[in-house]
Amino acid sequence: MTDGFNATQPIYLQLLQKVIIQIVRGDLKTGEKLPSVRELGAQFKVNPNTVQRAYAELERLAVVETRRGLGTFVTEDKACLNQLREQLKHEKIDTFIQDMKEMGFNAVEIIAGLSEHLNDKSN
Amino acid sequence: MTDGFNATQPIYLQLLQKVIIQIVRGDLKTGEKLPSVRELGAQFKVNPNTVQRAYAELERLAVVETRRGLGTFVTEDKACLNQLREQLKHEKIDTFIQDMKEMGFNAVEIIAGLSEHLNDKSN
DNA sequence: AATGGTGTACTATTAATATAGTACACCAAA
DNA sequence: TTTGGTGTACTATATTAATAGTACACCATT
Repeated sequence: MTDGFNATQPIYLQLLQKVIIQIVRGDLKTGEKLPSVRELGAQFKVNPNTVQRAYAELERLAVVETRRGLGTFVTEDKACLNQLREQLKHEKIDTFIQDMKEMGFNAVEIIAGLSEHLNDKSN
Repeated sequence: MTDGFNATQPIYLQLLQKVIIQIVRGDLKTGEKLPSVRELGAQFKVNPNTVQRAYAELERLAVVETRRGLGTFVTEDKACLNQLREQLKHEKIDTFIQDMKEMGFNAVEIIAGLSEHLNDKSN
């Protein structure tokens, strides 16, 4: 709609993924405070309600904890975050392989094509 | 909604992808007739209008041709289909690598994790 | 005690998707 | 020529996402 969002998926889900990526990368560390719903809403030119919906979902996933009147914080549970990172990695790889095989590519083609792309880019 | 569809993306787009996969796999061959909008609608328990929207988009992509009163057919242009297959492969690989790196995984981790998953499954 | 920033809840409106239903144009085959 | 299957177009309705606006509860700081 406004900025860097895919029109075919709810914004709150894309917002949720952006935050999760930041956590998995380590850009948002354990216990660190997230931007307020109003602040993040302003940053992405999106309604605060939409941000809140993403935050609520993040809390449901136990990735963040909210303290009324204080803000929303990344969970202190490092094991949970490590598990999240591993889980996301496996899911991503799994769906990738599944999709590729569904399109008729075999393991050799996948590895070959992947090596090409990895060589093209910077590590 | 009904059967095997993701609720976070329009059905007509998911339908479009299903057809494209069938074409790329070779299950739907050059010049072959697609199911009618009514037939496919019944098969997926979806409104014919939704199917038609997917078919219209497929025609815009030049992968199918529609002949009024006859039906919708896979394009005769084999070069176009080969190009489509290659394009989809590269796009899929590219977004996969991009996503993985965005989450903080490097080339080594990607290859390693991928090899594990490929060994788990049947080739 | 007062203030300001925070999460949260609620109503109302708009836009897009999916659906239902109907109708028409086109073409091959009987 | 008629029939049946096809794509296509149109109206109308229900649902969901996003937005706008308002209000309240909570808590650290002053």
